[in-house]
Amino acid sequence: MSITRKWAAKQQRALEILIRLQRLYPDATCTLNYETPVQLLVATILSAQCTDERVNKVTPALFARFPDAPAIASADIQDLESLVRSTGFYRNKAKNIQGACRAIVEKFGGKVPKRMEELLELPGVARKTANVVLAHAYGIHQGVTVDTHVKRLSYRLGLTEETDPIRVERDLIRLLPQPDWENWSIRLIYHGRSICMARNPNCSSCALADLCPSASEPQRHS
DNA sequence: ATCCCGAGGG
DNA sequence: CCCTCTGGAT
Repeated sequence: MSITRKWAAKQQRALEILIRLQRLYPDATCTLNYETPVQLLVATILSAQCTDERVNKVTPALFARFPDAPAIASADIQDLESLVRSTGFYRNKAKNIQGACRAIVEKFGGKVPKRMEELLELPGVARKTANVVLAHAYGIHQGVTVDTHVKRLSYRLGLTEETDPIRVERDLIRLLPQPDWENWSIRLIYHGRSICMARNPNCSSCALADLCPSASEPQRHS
């Protein structure tokens, strides 16, 4: 079989997986709680190596005291640290959300920028965070959100051989139709949390098993 | 002991 | 490429 035929087959399988995920999780949305683009940006920065559930426990108090970019920009850094402490990496995260908000106030007129290259200038923001904010705050599908779940499941599903999230994203961009990029990520994250977990893929209860090359070889983890 | 919607620095 | 940052849950 030619390279292009193999690729077309992989693309077709990706589409079938997507259709099935949409049937499995028809109402999947972003599980971070927020009211504004700035709040989504802050919540997403806080979500690094932390569950969304944990983030949602600290953001109500955080946003009650510091609801917008100017407030976070001028906050006492130690107040920010204690408010975000339980999400882990709290010194970095406090510094980054304040640095990002200061840049938003000083360079971007108080608004979260809509361009990828501008978002990437913000401290604590790389492609994963930028993709989440663009997709959910603005409906802009600039790239595919590749977090730990999307990376692990895309690999297990045989849709990428890469482990670097940037390269995984490049593969997914070529495999999936642009309007579905965030649908893909959101639903893989749901599936990764509930079924295809890091330490146990639970293949026997997985609705994607017949489309998954790893289901028949239980050793294929990571 | 390992993982969670990562990012930055060396 | 590696390492570090950090707390909470399992």
